[in-house]
Amino acid sequence: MGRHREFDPDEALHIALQVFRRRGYEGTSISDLTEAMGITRPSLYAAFGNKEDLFRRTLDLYERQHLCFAHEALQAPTAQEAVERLLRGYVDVLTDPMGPPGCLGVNGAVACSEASEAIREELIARRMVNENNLRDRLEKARCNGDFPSNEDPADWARYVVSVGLGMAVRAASGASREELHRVVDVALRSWPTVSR
Amino acid sequence: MGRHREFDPDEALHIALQVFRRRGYEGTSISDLTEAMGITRPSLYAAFGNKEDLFRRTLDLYERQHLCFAHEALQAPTAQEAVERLLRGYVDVLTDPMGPPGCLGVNGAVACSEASEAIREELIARRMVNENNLRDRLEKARCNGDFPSNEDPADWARYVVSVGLGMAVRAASGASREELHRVVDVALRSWPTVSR
DNA sequence: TGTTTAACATACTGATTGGTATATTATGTA
DNA sequence: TACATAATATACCAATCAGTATGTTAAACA
Repeated sequence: MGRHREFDPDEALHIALQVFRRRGYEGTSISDLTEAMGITRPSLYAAFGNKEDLFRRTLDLYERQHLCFAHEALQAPTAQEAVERLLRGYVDVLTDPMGPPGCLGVNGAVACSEASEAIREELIARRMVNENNLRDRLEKARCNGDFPSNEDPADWARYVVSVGLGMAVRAASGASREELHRVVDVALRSWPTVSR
Repeated sequence: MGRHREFDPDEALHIALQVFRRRGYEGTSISDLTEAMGITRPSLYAAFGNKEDLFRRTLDLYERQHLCFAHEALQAPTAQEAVERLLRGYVDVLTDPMGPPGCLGVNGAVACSEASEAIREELIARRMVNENNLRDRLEKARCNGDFPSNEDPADWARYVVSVGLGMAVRAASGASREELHRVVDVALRSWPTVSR
């Protein structure tokens, strides 16, 4: 019973994602959000808790909707193909013309005031999960003879993620899709092969 | 004539650099700055103009004091050595234990509110200068036969800067110096040699 | 020793921040 | 039709934001 909600929370969350992704966590005000969503402040707080809760929910949505390709990419037959799919897919996310450029996980907060430290650390932790997934994939590849045994999977996962982060910053600065794919081209030139 | 200033503007600027570098442009408040500097608001405004002016002056100081190695690095005898010095030197800046980790040019603003767009664009422009300097160095190297003629200097400059940006984000997230030097190790594995 | 000048300290401005109290309106149920 | 419930709209909260007006203090010059 009770009055019906006059807005779609899921649609509102998608809008929040766009705003947060463009402006970052601290650069986005509640007024920015309610204005873009077309709802009032009490409606936002009733539906999503507070700003921090809302941001975490947009992070979940972002990973579900835009970063889901990574899981499939890691299941490519070879390690090299997995990494290439990872980086190419990420470039396409970073420069998706349907939304603001860059990555929510990077644009969200690289540096921020003390008040937002919790969000900054959340983002760092989420990035670490992705890197660990890649490292595990490379470790598996090394067991399969698909990745040189004298190379360190952690080193290469760190390198690949670093290239990704760099491209995310560039994308937020307006880099084109083609430009970033050329970065991937160069980044992959060093990929190690098993000698036999 | 008139009363003497009771603080050292240059010392105050160094402190501002520390604060801005840790918290970013928007994450830093005037109160954060005056508190750290040990001066009052009117003193700050009298000495440095407004927040935006002060930030630009800290940027100048940062480049002068921490990024000056880049100029010398580019003068290394070979392109490969120049790039290696560039990346290694940058890692040392990013993880200098005397200051907060990360790069002011990246921590300053990746994403921000509309009110700080001018600062964001200033940072993008300054980054572009560095990339162009590297590209020019590689172009010179190509003329000297020190860099393959079938490789694009712009592509490689873009790649190197991307790796640098990625490491800057990592550093701000707490990455160690050793960790980042291992990223450089991997990043340089693909450096192209002239076939003869 | 005045007078001028500039940096000092205190207190303030209007605007905006994240978040909420209150009253109204619309709904399902009894 | 009356009641309970929940979402709305309006207006508000204290705190903080960047920036400043004002009065006081300390120095250099005449």
